[in-house]
Amino acid sequence: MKTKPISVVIADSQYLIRLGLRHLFEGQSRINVVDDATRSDELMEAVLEHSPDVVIFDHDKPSHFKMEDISAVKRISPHTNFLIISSDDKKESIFRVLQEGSLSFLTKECDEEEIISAVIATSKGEKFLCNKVIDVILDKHVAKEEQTCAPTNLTTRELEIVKLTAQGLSAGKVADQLYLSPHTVYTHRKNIMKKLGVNSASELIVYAINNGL
Amino acid sequence: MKTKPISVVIADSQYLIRLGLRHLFEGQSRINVVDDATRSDELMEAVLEHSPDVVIFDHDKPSHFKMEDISAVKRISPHTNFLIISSDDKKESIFRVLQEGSLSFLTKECDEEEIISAVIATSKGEKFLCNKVIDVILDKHVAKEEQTCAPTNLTTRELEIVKLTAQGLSAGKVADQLYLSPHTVYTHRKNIMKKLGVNSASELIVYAINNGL
DNA sequence: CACTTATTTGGAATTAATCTAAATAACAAA
DNA sequence: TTTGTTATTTAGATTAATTCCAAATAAGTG
Repeated sequence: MKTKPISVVIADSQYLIRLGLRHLFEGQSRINVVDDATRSDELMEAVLEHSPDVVIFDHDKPSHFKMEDISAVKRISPHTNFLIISSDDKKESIFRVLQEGSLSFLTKECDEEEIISAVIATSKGEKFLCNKVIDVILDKHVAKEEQTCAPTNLTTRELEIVKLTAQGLSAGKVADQLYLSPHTVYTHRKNIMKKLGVNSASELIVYAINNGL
Repeated sequence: MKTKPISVVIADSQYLIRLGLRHLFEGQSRINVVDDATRSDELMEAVLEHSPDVVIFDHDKPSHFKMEDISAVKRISPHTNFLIISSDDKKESIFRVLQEGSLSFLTKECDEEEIISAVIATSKGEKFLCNKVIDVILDKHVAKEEQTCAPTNLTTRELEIVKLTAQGLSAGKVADQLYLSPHTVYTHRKNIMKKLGVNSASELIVYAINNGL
């Protein structure tokens, strides 16, 4: 009971990378490289002809490939999934290609084992991100959390009020919720806004949400 | 040239989970379960005795384990890495345990292959997050695009007003910005709130931010 | 105790927002 | 063209929300 091998198109401007990947997959009966491409138009042709399970893609050279190629390919071959193997590990790039519709992202430092696992996962429609990429993604979030802690000169009561306010409750509603006079809430809010350097309740909401409160 | 097996302590309040994991690792010569624990104090004892490479941990039952256990263990045995296998896949929980110092996170839906890969990666000090967890982490960024499209019954003018409002501007400021009467802004806002089903300008801001406008 | 900080509140004045009602423009359908 | 729909704009009267000013209370610290 042998399953069909995973068909792969390699889209990378660098010859040595293509060679290396082909060599790597030769030892893998589950993975079958059906074509490769050095530019966007070649990629489109290859996808139209083979409708591969996975495209291994590097957007690093804008003269050869663009990030938009990902969504373009997905339009003409929706079942095709993308595995990015790129040395471009900038945060923006990672989010960008994931938004364009690629599932997986490895950097060029990743080893054979990781690449093969990634191709298999990607062909099944699963995400696969290597450690370095996960670090970059988490960085953003974990760093954000800490920022949350930093500007908390706020007292416990003030924090309560920020949280409720950031849920869209009016001062009156917040007062009801906490069994306080609306005036109390106004005073707290005034102090909070002073501490956080914002000028209106609306800005306070924006601030609170953007800082994860 | 055989490498030393990876020593694992299982910390989970549920007997069946512990049994299942032990059974799973029995077929793996590279992984050796040295002890298990049902509560924090048992975990500390086990770690002191064995100083394991990996602790498989579920913080789901606060009466048995707490998230702080992770950093506590790391203090007495710094080389020990944590793999969380928990059904608690809330975003906050995931970030929390990662901040506490655990490297990896699987949900209880993950299969054998994924668990074993995760144990091996974790023992080497690498991160391993399963698809579901990555989805949760990415959700904020990637889901943005799709949610943005859905609730746009809004006219272009209405969208302009939502955007400015969601930046914390008052109706008057928005009116100035767009060279309109404040009344116009109020009317638009009323219509927008009706369309989106929210009851106040504050809720509108919350809604707008959470839907990426 | 004196001092600071957090918390609470009210009355008066001000500002923002809602309700009601309607005019104008654009645009497609009859 | 006329009719109807939708988007856009606005004002007056009314109501609700907020700010300003001033201060009382409670808790904790030196």
